[in-house]
Amino acid sequence: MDKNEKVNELARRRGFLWPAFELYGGAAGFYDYGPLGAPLKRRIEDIWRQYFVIAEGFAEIEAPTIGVEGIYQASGHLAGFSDPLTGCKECKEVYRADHLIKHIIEVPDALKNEEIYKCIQENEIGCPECGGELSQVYEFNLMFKTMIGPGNKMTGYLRPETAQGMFINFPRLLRYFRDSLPFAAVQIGKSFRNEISPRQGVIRLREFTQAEAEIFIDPRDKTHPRFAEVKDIKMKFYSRQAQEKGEEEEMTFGEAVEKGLVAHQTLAYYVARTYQFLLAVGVAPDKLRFRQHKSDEMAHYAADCWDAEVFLDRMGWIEIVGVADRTDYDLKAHASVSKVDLSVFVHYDQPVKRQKLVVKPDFKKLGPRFKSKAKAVGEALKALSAEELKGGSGTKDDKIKVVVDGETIEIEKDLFSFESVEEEVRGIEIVPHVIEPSFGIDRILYTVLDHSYYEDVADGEIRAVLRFKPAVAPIEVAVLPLMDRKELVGPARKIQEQLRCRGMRVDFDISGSIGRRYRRCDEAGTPYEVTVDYETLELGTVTIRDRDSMSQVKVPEWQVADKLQALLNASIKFHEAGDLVAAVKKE
RNA sequence: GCGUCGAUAGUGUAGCGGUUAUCACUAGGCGUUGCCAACGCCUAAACUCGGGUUCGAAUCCCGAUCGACGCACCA
Repeated sequence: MDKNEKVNELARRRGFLWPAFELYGGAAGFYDYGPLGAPLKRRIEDIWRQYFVIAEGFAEIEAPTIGVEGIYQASGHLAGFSDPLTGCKECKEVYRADHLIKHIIEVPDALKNEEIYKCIQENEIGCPECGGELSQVYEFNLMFKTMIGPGNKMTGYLRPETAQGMFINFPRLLRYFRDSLPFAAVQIGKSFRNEISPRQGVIRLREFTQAEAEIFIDPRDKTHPRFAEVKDIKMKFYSRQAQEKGEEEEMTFGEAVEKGLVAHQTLAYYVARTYQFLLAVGVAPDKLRFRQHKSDEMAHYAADCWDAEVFLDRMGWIEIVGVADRTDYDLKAHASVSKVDLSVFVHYDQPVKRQKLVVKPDFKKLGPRFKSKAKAVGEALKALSAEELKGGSGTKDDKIKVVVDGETIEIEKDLFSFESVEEEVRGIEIVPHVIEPSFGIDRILYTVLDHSYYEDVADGEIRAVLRFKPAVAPIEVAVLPLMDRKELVGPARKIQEQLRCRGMRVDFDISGSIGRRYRRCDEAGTPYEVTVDYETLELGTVTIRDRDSMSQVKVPEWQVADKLQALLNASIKFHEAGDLVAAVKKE
């Protein structure tokens, strides 16, 4: 059994991850989070909130998981999130239809399915495998489609990403943030993609959890005011150039920006925060790197994109986070489809004085001459530039040409006047750029399981342990009476109650020998175990066991809650918690 | 979607046309037990689903579902 299998088996057995709908035969690409998995996930999300909501002052919102058609028209998911497929009638192999005609048509993406099929037929393209005849080209869209209300009147789609929820709330968010940049909104929630072939457990799901932040910034200044906080952090950068060499480069974020590896400070800042977050939830630093998208794999609108990748045995490097500069693509797309202006008015520090040409059409003359068109002619004149107005040889007969409703009209210069006036410009309309850190929570959770899993040998037996950070552990403390006896169980229950009052996640276990219970705790990743023994009754002390070292300390019962709290938030080290107990050997 | 292989208690398994479906671990109960999967007794628990062949199917055949791997797809 390799590590991946062991981790999956443990996750299933102990209640982290269960294949969904098992009772009815299951469905690929769906998982249940069990009694340990759900809190683990929740705690990872809470740490994410700590980093990307609280620390940054971002706003968390919650949008519907079903979206109306317009959203995905604008986002490009309707057209771009589907692939034209064709299959061989002989050997049943399936191909991307547009890929087969790449060498004939420059931009096969632009063709409709029928056109692609026509092209395949005309060029007598057969199955690349066996030469067999290819089927009709059909569309496979990765979005789940549904209908809103009865009678097919309105089409809805399950969202393929949470990001759009932030984009389409841009005007409201802008107001909320008092009309000024930068600001950001985040969302943690389910997204849905009807994957052709979900694989690798929780790595590619049809329903999955994303945590995304859309950070709206002024495109003219991509420095970050808090960059100094992260600039000395060292990390493994796997840049475009480094990928050619096949070797990551370790450097500080400061250096990475200076060398132009990362496009700008703001992107680098959020890559750094992403890095810190991943370490905080328990991703192993030596199995983590940030890989830059190559120019050809980046979305055409993105300026720069860095993926956090983790190493998982058997699967290799897996993407778990993407941090991209999406520029103004999304806002412009939504502005154009929805016909709502999605720009921000940015005030200058100082109003700028500027010469401006003011055109004054002489409506007394234009009116009788152009009748109902007069207004349009006037507007057309106002829209002209100084050069155009001054155009011609300057003689009195010179005429200016304007186009009104597709009709070219010549206008004598005495029908209008213009003058240059000084005006104060107080700011400009800007479509913000968007920095998007996008996290795959399920993948991160799986990574935490994988990177936390380790085995050692205790008393000749293999001991499987999940070395969760206390901050993510689904159970923080287990209270264990040394034996199942009334005089021990009673005080132990009291300690459990006391710890729960402190808000700790406490488990209580009296089943089986103490050793067996320790093993169960190890597999659940519970960092500390409190044992109640006869010394508790005689001397008022309890034992705290450390999951990772298996060593134990004695502490007075009245201190145990404080000590555990301090251990859990890492303000003291284990050996500082109490008197170390010499290892007791079994006979 | 395609191909190869697989699917038996919670987990790992035995089974090869007729068994009360094997064993271990696990889990629950009782007893015992002074700190790392101890011991004894008891208990619970499975042939993925649907068809077919056969007197008889966990076993052979077909299909579906799920899983692993490869291809393709996806980020």
